[in-house]
Amino acid sequence: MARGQGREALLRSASTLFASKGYERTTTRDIAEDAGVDATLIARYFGSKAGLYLAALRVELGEGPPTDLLQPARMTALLGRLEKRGAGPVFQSAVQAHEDPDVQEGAREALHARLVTPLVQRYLAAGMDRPQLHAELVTAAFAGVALGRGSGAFPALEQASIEELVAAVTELFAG
Amino acid sequence: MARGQGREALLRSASTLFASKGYERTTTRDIAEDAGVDATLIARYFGSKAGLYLAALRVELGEGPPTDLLQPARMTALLGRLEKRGAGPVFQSAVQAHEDPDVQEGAREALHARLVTPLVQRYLAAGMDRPQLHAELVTAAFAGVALGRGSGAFPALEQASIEELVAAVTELFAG
DNA sequence: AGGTAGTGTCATCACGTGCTGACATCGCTT
DNA sequence: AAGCGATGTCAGCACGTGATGACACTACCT
Repeated sequence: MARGQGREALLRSASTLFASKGYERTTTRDIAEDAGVDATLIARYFGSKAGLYLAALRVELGEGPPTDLLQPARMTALLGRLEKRGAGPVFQSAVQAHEDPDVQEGAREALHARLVTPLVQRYLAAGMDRPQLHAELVTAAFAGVALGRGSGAFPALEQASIEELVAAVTELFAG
Repeated sequence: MARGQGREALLRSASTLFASKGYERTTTRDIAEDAGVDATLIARYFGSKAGLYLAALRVELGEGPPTDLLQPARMTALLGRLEKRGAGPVFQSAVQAHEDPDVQEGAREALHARLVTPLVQRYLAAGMDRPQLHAELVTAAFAGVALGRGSGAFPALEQASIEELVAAVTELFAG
């Protein structure tokens, strides 16, 4: 393993595993093995499991332009990413509170910067009332769909293609 | 503790705690303490933690009439219940896969019987195309809203009253 | 070459988990 | 009262968890 590469590998594996199994069910040993790295390095680089989670959150946050998810292109990109890599810690945080307050706050921040705020801008520009509430509502609903797609509880939802899904969701949220 | 009361208490506490903290983060000792009962009884009555979870699922499933959630009255009731007791294991299952296949299947079943199937009926009666997909989509989205309300990630969503919420969600899903 | 900080390895700890087995107690039937 | 099964109690085990401290190796600078 070349210099400094372990850190990146850990971040990648952490993002994937936290997404697919959730925070609790993912162990530091899992992550380390997936990354091909000793588990001790997590403590060294990120201080703790929670630290690694936060770091993975920030990576995920940094990606992509801040366009709102009602743009079909953005929604397609988002769902496509889900297809390959799972929903990611950010979406997880939309749907379940976290034990560690720092992690909780970091997740909230990431979620709003990436998804809620752009939507608020759109609604504001459109002159809609209660833009914040509507933006949060749509984001939460979208998170439900995104996560539901990988939960094994919605067969039809999982079988639908991304194009079908984007069309259906857009139609649903248009009203 | 009177005869046979421990079992009911365990079911109640399990439903509440599983809802608020999720399956992994809830320990059998937590549940037992909340129920005012010895933790060993879980093994005796339900065989295991997973067994208790499934039992709690079935209790939750048995409640209420099978009207679809787009009926304002039903949605109000559902959200009101959430207000008091948390989202419940059924909603949790909509959004994250479970490790144990039996539990996974039980959860899927409960979710469909309670929420998806009634919606399919409605869409079928309305002559909508792809009723199954749309029903699952709406259920997933609603689960996102329901869970998002207690996740600490959506301040405006949490502050909104049930009436406001029902109005906003109904409007959103009407299109 | 030698020193130093960064990087990786190993053994191990303290703790919480779900679960089990042996025992005590209660309530009913005979 | 005696027996018996259902119900509750207690101590403890086996395991996996996150985390730590001591040590070895490597790359880079002087």
